[in-house]
Amino acid sequence: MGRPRAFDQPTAVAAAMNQFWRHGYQATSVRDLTSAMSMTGASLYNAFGDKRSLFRHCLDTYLDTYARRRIAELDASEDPLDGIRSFFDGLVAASLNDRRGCLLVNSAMEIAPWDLEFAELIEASLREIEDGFYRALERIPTGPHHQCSRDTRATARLLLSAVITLRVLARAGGNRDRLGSIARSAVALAEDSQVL
Amino acid sequence: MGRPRAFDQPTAVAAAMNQFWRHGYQATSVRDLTSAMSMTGASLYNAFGDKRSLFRHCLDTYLDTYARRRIAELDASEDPLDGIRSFFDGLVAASLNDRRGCLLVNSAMEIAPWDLEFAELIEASLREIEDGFYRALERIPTGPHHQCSRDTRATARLLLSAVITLRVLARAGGNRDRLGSIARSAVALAEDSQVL
DNA sequence: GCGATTTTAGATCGATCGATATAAAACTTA
DNA sequence: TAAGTTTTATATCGATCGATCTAAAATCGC
Repeated sequence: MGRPRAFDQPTAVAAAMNQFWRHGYQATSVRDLTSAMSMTGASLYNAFGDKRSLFRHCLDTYLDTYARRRIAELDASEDPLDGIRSFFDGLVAASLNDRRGCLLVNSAMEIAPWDLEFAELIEASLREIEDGFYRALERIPTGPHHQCSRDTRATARLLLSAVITLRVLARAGGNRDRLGSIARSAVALAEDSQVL
Repeated sequence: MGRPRAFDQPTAVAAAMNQFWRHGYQATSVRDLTSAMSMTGASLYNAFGDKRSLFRHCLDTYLDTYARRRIAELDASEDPLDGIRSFFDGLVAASLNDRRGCLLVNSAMEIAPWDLEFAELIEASLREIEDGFYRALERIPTGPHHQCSRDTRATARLLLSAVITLRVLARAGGNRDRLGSIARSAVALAEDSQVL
């Protein structure tokens, strides 16, 4: 009942997400959002609450659409090492093609320091990625000459570290050489972790 | 000639730097700056130009005071591996003690995407850090069982990657366990790089 | 068609933004 | 002391910020 909405909610959230993704939270004004979402300020506040609540919607959408999807693909990979290779290949390609970096990492830098609720969400999400790497590393079969491998949790954290760095350098304008070098080193680390 | 300034320039720049460091460029207002620097807006604009020029002063000061100082200490270390260990020990301690992260990395995320001049300065500064690691790695003596070591440039980039990640996680609230784990893995990487 | 309900559009709120105009204050040189 | 120069303090500029108000428009159950 009542007047029907003139906008599609997922489309509007995606438009807002793209603004936050490119310009960050604080540098995205409500007027920028209404313009990108093709709706008036009154409609925005009616449908999503305030700017912060809308950002929460956007971050949730981002995590489901991008971050968790990549982890799911890693979990679904037949060969875990191939999965890790594909993960980083895809990340380098995305980082070179889209200089906005990663909304999660961007938010970790901009928002986490002054918003406890987002800080906890971001921390948990980073942990999800680390755990995804951990599961993949555990699935790597142990080789015949296996000896004194690096600690799996530490390796997972180094892979997360490479992900974060790739996303930072994507935003900072790093070139293919530098991004590819980091990705290759990360993959090599995973390859060496179990089979020595 | 003329009325003498009522403020000490280095002290004022340091105060401004601390504001930018904590809150970022856009979230630091000129009024925040005048308050922190204990001077009026007119004095600020007279002495430093606009907000962007003041930030340039602050970033230059930061690079000289913090980033390049750590690289110089690394270059001056007797044992390069000890130097790398000290580098990361100091970085973890600083990151746990001061959650503002690194002004250079913060700026790489916030400013580089929309300010070409700062982007170039940031890129060059990151390269300085990478090159510092490269020089240290090259100084590590080759062991008796040396064979097929990892590429030195790639290792230097992985160490830079660890630095960036530590600074991101410092801002995002990462705990001692996670930061220490990444630092230890980075040091282990350097140790394994030449002597296998 | 009619009230009830919801969303729309447009105007605008007080607060704050970066930046500046004005003029008094504090120095140097002559 | 007088002229010249620079910095200071204060007030304020137009623009924009996030958020809200009012009222018209568009749907529902009845």
